[in-house]
Amino acid sequence: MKMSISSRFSVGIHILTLIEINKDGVSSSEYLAGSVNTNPAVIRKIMGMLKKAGLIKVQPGIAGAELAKDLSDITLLDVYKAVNVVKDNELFSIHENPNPDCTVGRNIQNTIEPLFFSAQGALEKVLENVTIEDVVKDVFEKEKLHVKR
Amino acid sequence: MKMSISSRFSVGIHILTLIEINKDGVSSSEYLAGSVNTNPAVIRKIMGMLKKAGLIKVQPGIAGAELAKDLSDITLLDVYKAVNVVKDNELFSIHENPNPDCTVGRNIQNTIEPLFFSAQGALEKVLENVTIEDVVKDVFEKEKLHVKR
DNA sequence: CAACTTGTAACTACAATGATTACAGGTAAT
DNA sequence: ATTACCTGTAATCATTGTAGTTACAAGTTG
Repeated sequence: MKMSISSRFSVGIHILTLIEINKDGVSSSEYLAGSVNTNPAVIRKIMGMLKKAGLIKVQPGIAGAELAKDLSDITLLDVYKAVNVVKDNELFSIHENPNPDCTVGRNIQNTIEPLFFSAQGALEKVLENVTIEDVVKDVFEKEKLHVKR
Repeated sequence: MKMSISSRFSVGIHILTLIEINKDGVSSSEYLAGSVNTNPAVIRKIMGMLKKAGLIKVQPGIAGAELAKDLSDITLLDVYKAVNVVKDNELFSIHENPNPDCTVGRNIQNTIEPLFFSAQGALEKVLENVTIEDVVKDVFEKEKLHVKR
C-alpha cells in the first residue's frame, strides 16, 4: 500500500562516491557490486544510465569507470535524473479523465498540477544543492568518527 | 522503469474539494466517483483513509460525506499522509546491506539518509502550506475564466 | 588465443496500483 | 418489516516497476 523511489538512486550515488574514493584503483562492476552488495549486472545497468547522462566514462572491454565531470559539478539531482527513477515532472500522478460536466472535475487538474510541480521542485532543489563532493567529504567525516571509537 | 506517487493523493484532494463545493448536496461515493471518473469502491476505500485520518465524517448506511474540519485546517500534507502513498520517512529507498568492509559501504547510508530526509521535508513543507480552502478557491477562479471564454 | 571486461537481453519473484465484483451490515422511508 | 439504498471491505485480476540472476555477444589486453 506504499511506494518508494527506487534504490537505483541511492546506488547511483554510492557508485559515483566509490569511483572517486577508489580513483587510484580500478572500479569494475564487480568491485562496485562488492561494496554495494548486489549483482554486477545490476551495477552495469545503472552504470549505463550514468554513462548515458555523461556522469561517468566507461568503455566496453576495459575494466573500470571514471567520473566524467568534476566532483563538485555532479549534483544529486543529476544522479536522480540519470537513473530514471521518476518520470519527468510526474513525481505525483494525477487521476486521468475527471468528469468535464462537474465544476471540480473540469478544473481540478489545472489547479493541482502547479501545486505538485511546486512540491516536486522544492525536492529537486534540495538535491541540486548537494554534490558528490559533499557526499565524499561526509563519508570521510563519518569514517573519522568511526575510527575514533 | 519509472514510478509515480499513487493517484490516491490527487483523488483524495478531488474528493475533499468536491465535498465542500457540494456541501448543500449529498456526496455519496457514487456521486464522487462520477466526478473523479472511477469506481465507487475505489472512492470508498480512499474515503475510509480520509475518515481514519479525521478529515471527513462518514457513517455506514448513511449516504454522503462531510468535512470533519474547517476547510482552512486541512492541508495537502494531511491528505498526503492520510492516503498512505508513501512510507513514513521513506520516500527514497536506500539499498540495504552495503559492505561494511568498505569505507563507502559502511558510511554511505548515514551520509545519504539526512539528505533524503531533507529533500522529502522540503516537498512536504510545500504541501503543508496549501489547504483545501486554497484549492477550492482556485477551482472557482479557474471556473470563472472557463465561463468567460 | 585466453582471460578478462562491458553491455544487454531474457527470465524470475515480488509488490503496488487501480479497477471490478460481490456482499455483509447499517439506515431510512413506506 | 420489507424494500431500497448506502458504506465498509474482501477477493480477484491485469498491469507495471523493482531487483536479482543467468547467459552471452562483443570489445580489450597480455
